[in-house]
Amino acid sequence: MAQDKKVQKKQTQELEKENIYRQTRLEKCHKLRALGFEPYPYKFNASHMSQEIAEKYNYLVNGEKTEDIVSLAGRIMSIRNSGMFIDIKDSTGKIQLFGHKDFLAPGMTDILKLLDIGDIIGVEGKMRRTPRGQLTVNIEKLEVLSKTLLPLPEKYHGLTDQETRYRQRYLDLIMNEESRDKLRLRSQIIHDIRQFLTNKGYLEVETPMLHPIPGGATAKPFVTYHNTLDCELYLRIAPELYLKKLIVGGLSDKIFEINRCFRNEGISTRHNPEFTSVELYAAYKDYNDMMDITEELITFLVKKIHGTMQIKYGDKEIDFSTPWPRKSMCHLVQDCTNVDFLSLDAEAARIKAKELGIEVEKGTLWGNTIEKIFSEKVEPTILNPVHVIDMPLDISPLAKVHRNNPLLSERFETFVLGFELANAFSELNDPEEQRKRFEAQVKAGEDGDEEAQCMDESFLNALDYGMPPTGGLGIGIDRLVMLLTNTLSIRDIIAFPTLRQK
RNA sequence: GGGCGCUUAGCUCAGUCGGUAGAGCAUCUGACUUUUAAUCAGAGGGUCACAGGUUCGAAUCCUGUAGCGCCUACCA
Repeated sequence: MAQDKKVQKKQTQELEKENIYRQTRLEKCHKLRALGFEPYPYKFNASHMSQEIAEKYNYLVNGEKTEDIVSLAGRIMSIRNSGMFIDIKDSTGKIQLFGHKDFLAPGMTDILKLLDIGDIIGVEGKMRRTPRGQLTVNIEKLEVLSKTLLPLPEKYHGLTDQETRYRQRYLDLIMNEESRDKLRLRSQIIHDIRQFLTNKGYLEVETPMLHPIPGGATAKPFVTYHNTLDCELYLRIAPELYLKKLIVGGLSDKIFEINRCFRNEGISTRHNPEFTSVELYAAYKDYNDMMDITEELITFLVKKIHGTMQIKYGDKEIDFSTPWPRKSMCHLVQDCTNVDFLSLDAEAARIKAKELGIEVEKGTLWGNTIEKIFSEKVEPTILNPVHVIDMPLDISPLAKVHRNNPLLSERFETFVLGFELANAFSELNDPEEQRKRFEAQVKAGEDGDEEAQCMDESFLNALDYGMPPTGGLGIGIDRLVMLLTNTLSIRDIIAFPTLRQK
């Protein structure tokens, strides 16, 4: 209670403090209305965006004037010389306005006096280039389109406080062009993936976000509750099982879904609780085909965004040139450790791992031990893309057994500079075998593995009706965007990253 | 989850050995009027994240809490 009162008191004080800044602007807002100018009108017809003007009038020489009348809208980013020079910014760039009583229509000077940095305005006037070389609109007509009540961050240093940038992303976007560019590139990349797959005959589908049984990946789910159905539901950790049901149904031999997944796990510069993935499935294909399409898709994006196969990430340079090496996980581990884990059982592998300085709990699956050694010893050495193929069967419950080795699966993960970019396999379509794998998972869960997968009878029932041999592939889009935009924190390429409530 | 760090005006940041809380931008008043981080003169603006403690005295030292960041662990 006392706590609540304190919080309330603090909020009241903040409101009063805020009022000092809002008050002046509110007064200006009211003055505008009193003068007959609505500070929040309905629309504005602009003839140009700022970039179009920059291109169209690029030819003007210093001091040259035109009789061309243009109209445009944007947010005031700076005001100089007591309102004579105003910079406005729209989504394409900045342009300078010249506000002088010699050009302004009658009454418009009143509006000019009531403008603040941050206000969104619409203007009309003639194009010219100033003697100092700045492309400028001589304002004749001026309209406030949205009066700002709070001041923008400082014009020179901008907004740098990371917490504010994430919590109030709109301020970040107003002030930091780099943030705009990254989120635009994200949008572009998703668009390009969609276009690439659609052009290849893949059908985009949507499957549930609310799952009665979490499946398709090894991860801890978010739990929620449906009132009418009176049951728990899980936010999906992966769309995999539903997509395979669509393959069973023959909706299309090639399908994909781009959507959100949710995992109730740690948050870091590489993990957000909700993230976007693309999963695609192609009937009559296997994991070799999935490697081909992974390379094709990623290089298509790299080329589209960068125009070259060599890109910078942090202080490293990555070469995406194909073909990418395809190396067996066990061989990579053996190269690094001189141990042939293929010839060891789970317990022997665990002891060997310990000798290598990697602590693995007793009873750990053979595959988990190998994967752990791989991620500690091999993964950090990977720079350019590598398909790490033939992963252990016991940690791949949805993948087909390797056609040449019963300990391995036809599954690969593509790694780039410590990023797991893709995860794919020849999908298991033998219903009896799938049931055994689920049973093994259930047992692992009973033995304490929190992330073990659940028995999914409805999926098994679908397999009973026959799924064609199918290749499946999943790519984490956020990390892909990070790589392609040279971004070190996942929060910078998600508009509203998950933060603790304040 | 563990370790380290940060939190001072709306924004960006100073603040020395513990001794009256500072600057620039922004705001307000005025001057100036082809500037572009405009300039000049003046004014207002602070629960120094929060809660305790030590001290004659704390933004500063100590403890705890919160948020954020970085590293680390798990995961994609």
